[in-house]
Amino acid sequence: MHQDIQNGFRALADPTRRDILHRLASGEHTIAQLTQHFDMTRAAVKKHLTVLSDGGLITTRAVGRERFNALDPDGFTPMRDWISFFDHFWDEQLTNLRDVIENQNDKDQTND
Amino acid sequence: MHQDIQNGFRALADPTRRDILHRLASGEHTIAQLTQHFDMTRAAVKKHLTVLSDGGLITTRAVGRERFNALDPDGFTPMRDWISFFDHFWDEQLTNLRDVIENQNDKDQTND
DNA sequence: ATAATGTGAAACCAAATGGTATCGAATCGA
DNA sequence: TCGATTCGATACCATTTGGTTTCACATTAT
Repeated sequence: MHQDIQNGFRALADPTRRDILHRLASGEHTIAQLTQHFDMTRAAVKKHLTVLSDGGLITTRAVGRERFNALDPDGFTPMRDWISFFDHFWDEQLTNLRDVIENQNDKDQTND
Repeated sequence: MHQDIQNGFRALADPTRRDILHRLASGEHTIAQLTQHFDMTRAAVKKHLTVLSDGGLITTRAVGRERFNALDPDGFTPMRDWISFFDHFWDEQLTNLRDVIENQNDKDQTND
């Protein structure tokens, strides 16, 4: 399962895989169903599903010869949290930038 | 600049680049300063910085012969929003799952 | 002026990636 | 039973990616 955040970010780095996730948001899909919407072979879609599974973003439920792929609710959390870490730096960054500008103004004023 | 969300997700898909972003969270760094912390050449770090810039996650400020790289506050927003889109599906997914279970229970109860 | 420093860019290389084609196994329907 | 369907796995291919090496250019220091 979701051993590392690396597999998660890697899974999100491909547009086809992000498209697959959007389609799975409307419910479970088999590989054949997903393949209908893409201009590639079933084997290629299967590879993407493997990457998504390694990233912990989807789960697979087997019924007979079919495999129903569905979103994994918890899979997105690590990436979302990682990105959110940087939210706390925006204000600080802006404060630093303001300080730089103010110091620059001080220098300008004391230049003669 | 941040033309596409693809460049952003691609930039986040590499552990070295995520490490660089964490280091830039503590303030501006030149390429040489960043390179000290990695076991790779300055040219390799520069390539990563280019990818991060293409993803809209950093900006570069030139002072003399030095280039100060800093986080771009707005760069993370598209990816965070993209991931957040799926947050709205967790409840729905769970509701669907609950419905499936309840329907199953109904079937069980009406089975005789 | 000249050497040292900080960077950019290009050529090159090994490995990873995204794709196809193909084979085989399991399951369903007639 | 037997053909059709759904899928998994492998071998193979072209391109991308992450890295180095090398050279050139601009800026700073002596």
